[in-house]
Amino acid sequence: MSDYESCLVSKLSNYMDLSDTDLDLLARLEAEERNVPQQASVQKAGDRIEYLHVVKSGWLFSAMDMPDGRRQVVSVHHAGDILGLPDIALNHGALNVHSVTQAVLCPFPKTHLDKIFETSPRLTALLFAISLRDQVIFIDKLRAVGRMSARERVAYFLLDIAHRLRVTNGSMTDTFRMPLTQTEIGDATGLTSVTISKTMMQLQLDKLIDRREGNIILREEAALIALCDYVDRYADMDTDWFPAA
Amino acid sequence: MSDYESCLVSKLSNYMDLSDTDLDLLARLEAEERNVPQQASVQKAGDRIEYLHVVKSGWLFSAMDMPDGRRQVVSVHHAGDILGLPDIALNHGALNVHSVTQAVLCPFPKTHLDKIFETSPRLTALLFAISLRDQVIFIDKLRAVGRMSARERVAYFLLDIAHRLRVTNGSMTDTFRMPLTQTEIGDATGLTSVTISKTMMQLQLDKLIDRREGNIILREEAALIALCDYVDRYADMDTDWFPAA
DNA sequence: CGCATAATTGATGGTTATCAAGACCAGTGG
DNA sequence: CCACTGGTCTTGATAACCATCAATTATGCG
Repeated sequence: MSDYESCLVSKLSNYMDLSDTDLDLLARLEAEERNVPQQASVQKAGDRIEYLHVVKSGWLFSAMDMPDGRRQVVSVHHAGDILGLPDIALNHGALNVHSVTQAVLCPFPKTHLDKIFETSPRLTALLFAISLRDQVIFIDKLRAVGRMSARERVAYFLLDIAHRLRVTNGSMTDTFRMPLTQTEIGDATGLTSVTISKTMMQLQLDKLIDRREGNIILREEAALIALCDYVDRYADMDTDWFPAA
Repeated sequence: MSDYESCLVSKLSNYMDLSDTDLDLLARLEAEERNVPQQASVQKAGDRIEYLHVVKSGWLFSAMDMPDGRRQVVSVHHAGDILGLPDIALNHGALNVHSVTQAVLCPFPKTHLDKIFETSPRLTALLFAISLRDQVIFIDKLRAVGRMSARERVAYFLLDIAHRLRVTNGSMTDTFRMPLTQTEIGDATGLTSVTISKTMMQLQLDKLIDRREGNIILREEAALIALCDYVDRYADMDTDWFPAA
C-alpha cells in the first residue's frame, strides 16, 4: 500500500467516515497483491477457505456448479469487493470464483477479521451492514430469476451491473464495458445464451439499450427500471444505528 | 426471561459456547413478547425498520412482491430466527413478513445490536457468521430457482425446511408439519400452485415422499438429496476464526 | 490469414403456465 | 343434521415461453 487510493477504502468511505484506526485495519487487508490472468480459477467450491481477497481491479464472478454441468452465476465482482465473504461461515467454500478479465487481488487471512471485530465496532457494523445489503441483493436476484420473464431479467441484470459500477466510479454515465459472454450472462439470469442473444437484440431494436464495441449503453434507463421494478440497493444504506465512533 | 429456554439461545449455542455476558445481551433481545394471529402481516416492504423480531414460536415467511401481484417467497421462518436482519442495512425494508400460523415474536429495537458490537466481539462474529450462512442459503435457493426443474426445486424446498427444523428440534425425524399452501410453496420455488400439486403427487407416486394429515414425510431422503444435489448448510459452520472469548 | 470462440438466427420441442372444472374439507348457519 | 360457503387441492386441456439443436456470421487472437 500505496501511492494510489485503495478501492476498498473508497467504497467503504461512501457509507461512513473512517477513523485512522479503521484505515490501518483496512490497510492490513490490502498489504499483499496477486495478479490473476483472465479466465482463471481463483477459488474452487469445496476448498477450505483460509484467505479472502479484496478486488483491486478486474472483473470476476462467483458461481455454483451442479454435477451435470449446469451453472448458476451468483455475483459479478468488481474493484472494491471482498471475495469469499459468504464462505467464511462454512468450513468448505460453496462457490467457484473465476476471473473474467485480468485482475489484481489482495489476499488476506480470514483471521484478520478478528482484529476488526475486537478493535472497531463501527467498522464491524459497516462490514456487517454491507454483507446484509449483499443479502438483499441476492434476494432481488432470487425474485428476478424466480418470477420474471427473460426480458425483465436481462433488464434487471444490466441495471444491477451499472449501479454497482457507479459505486466505485462516480463519473460513469450510461455506458459500460461488458466483458461477460452471453453464456455467462445466461448463467447469471437462469437463461441460455441463445435467449440472451435474442432478448438483447430485442431490447436494442426497442431502443432501450445499445451495444457498440463491447460496451452496453442504457438508452432508456427509466424504462428499464420500470420494466423490472428495479431498486438501487447500493444507494439506500442506513448507518444511523451504528455504534458511536 | 423466563422459565422456558429461549429458542435463540438454544439455536446459537449449537454453534458456540455463550458467556454470561452473551446470555445477558441475548436476553435483552427477548425481553418483550408479542402475539401474532395466523395470516397476519408483521412488516410491510417500504416501512422504516426500527424493530427486529426474534421468533419464539410459529411459522412465518418473508416475501418480495411485484407491482402486478407476482410474489417471491424468499424465506420461511421458524422458532429461533431473527426477522428483519437483511433489512437493517437499508432505510426502508425490502420484504413483507407474513405469519402463516399463530406466532409469538420478541420485538427489539435495532440499536440493541450496538451493544452487542461494542461488548462481545465473539457474539458479533457469531451473528455475522449466521448472516453469512443465510447468504449462502439464498445462493442455494438462487441456484435452485435458476437452474433446476420443478421436481428438483420441490425436493430442494422440502429438504431445506426439514433441515432447518432439525436445528431447533433435534428429535425430529423424517416427518414434519407443512402449514404452507401450495400457492405459497409455488411462490417460494418460482412455480405455480398447479405445478406444485402435480409435482408433489408425482414424488408421492414415486414413493420419495408421503403426505398425511398436513404432514410431509420424507420417505427416501437420500434419493431426494441426490436429486437436487442438496447440501446442509445448517450443519457445517466454521467458528475457528472467531475472536477469543 | 486462419483458427477458435462468440453471437445471431431460424426451426422445433419440452416444460411449465394458464385456464377451467370438479373434489375435498372445515367452518357456519339454517 | 345438513345445505352452504370459501378455500385448497387435484386433474385435464391448451398455450406460451424458453430450451435445444443446428447452421451461419461476426469477432478476436496468434
